[in-house]
Amino acid sequence: MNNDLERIKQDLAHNLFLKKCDETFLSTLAQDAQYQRFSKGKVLFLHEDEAERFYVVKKGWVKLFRETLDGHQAVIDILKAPHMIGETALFDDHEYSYSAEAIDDIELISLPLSALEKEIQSNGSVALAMLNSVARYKSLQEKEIEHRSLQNAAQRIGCFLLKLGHEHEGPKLKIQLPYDKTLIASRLGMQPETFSRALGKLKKAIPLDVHGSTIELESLDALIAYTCSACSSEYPCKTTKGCLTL
Amino acid sequence: MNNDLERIKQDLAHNLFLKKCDETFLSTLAQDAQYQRFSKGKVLFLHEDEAERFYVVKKGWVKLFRETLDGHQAVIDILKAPHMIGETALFDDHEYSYSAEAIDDIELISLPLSALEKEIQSNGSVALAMLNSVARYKSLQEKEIEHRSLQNAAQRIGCFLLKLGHEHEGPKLKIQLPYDKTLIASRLGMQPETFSRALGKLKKAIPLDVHGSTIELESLDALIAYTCSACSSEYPCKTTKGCLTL
DNA sequence: CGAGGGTTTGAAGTGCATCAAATAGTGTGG
DNA sequence: CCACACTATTTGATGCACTTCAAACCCTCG
Repeated sequence: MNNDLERIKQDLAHNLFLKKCDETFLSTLAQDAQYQRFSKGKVLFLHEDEAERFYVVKKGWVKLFRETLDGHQAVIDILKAPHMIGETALFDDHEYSYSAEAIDDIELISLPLSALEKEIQSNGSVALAMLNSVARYKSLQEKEIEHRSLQNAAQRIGCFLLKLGHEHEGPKLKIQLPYDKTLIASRLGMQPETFSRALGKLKKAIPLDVHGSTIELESLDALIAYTCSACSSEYPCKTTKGCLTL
Repeated sequence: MNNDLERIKQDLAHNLFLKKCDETFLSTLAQDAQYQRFSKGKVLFLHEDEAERFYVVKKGWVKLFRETLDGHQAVIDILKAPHMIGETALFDDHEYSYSAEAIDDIELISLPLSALEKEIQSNGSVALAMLNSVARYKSLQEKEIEHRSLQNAAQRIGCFLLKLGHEHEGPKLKIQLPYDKTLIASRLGMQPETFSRALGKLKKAIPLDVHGSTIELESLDALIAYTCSACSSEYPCKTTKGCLTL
């Protein structure tokens, strides 16, 4: 039992926000925590559901999205470990602001929102840490709005590849797509067909080899020139460095 | 002098976040505050400028935007009193995450970020209030991403009108556009020509009279049906009720 | 081997952007 | 009060980007 609590606390500490929180709070959280596994396709919760718990992704990928009355879907983000999900429902009348779905077989840690709420009200440093987390996410979203308005399909793909390729050093670098091309397409706000064709267009514009879900390219420079000209930041930008989400 | 401080504090208290902050903090802020007037077109600061101050709008409208290397512009938001501008630079390495421009003759209150930073670090309730403000803004931005992905031009205009019309009660309601049609177009992520044509399309779809910047319509119902079918929330939604920004 | 999902390709249509030009509206000085 | 200059808005014509629908292809896995 004690071991379990320790294990949960260790897992929680992978999250950038929770890492900054103090021991006692993590212990409180861990007491009412539970591991959950879901298989591919499972809907975790729906937009505007009443929110009592939030989640930390431990394994796999989760899609955040909204669905319109006439049946279309907008993907807000696709997250993996160690991201949090649903924590901002606290400020949204305790309703989730998006739906969430497992796109993999996933493992989550489920945590009570009430404990988080109590803590940010009484513990200034936790509130500050969460403020940091939410504010950083906000500026990523501003960039998202910019990109969806000003980048064309091929450039959005290029930007996505840059985020994936940022850590590699050598000249020839190999990028592994993290999930389905169809899903990447929806993450980038385009149709699968458009993704396929835009990747073809990218291939013609810059030297690039595509084999299934692996992409190899000589150097980033050409890709950067092609992609980042339609962006407000120069290349080694916060999105590529910080790489919070994909 | 004392009168001045009182006046500033009163002005600051119009802002939803600052209203929740305590007297002593407002006094500290007010000591280093200054009123500033700018005329139409004045650029207040640029994206990635080093940020030392944030602003509260007292009068007029301010456009927040980002500009790409190849010269295109994405409008993030257009704000009026009593909104804050630039406060989240605190969490973005003290750089503004957007450029800001007066689209009117405006009046601002300029405030030191350092005082805000100090306060949120030492005063939990201020951190909490700011967390609230940022988190709410975040879910509005999620909706913004959704709308730009899934609504067509006429529906985006309809949604904009619904935000303007939400407070009126009677059946026949008159809506006054708050600023240039060209600017509304950029706010909604479309060209001025597209705005004009999409408004024409809207006029054909639902009963609607346009006279310059005044729009009259019989009832909201038809507009709601037309617009909100491509949205994830049903009509009296948070955007229309809360009406944080236009 | 066959089924089923993911991916690509083709053909056709739609929505929006762009370029160009006409029109309406506003403020100015005479 | 009018003519002019200037800006905002509309309209027309055309092109491009992306979507949609349909079908083929490919790959994996039972």
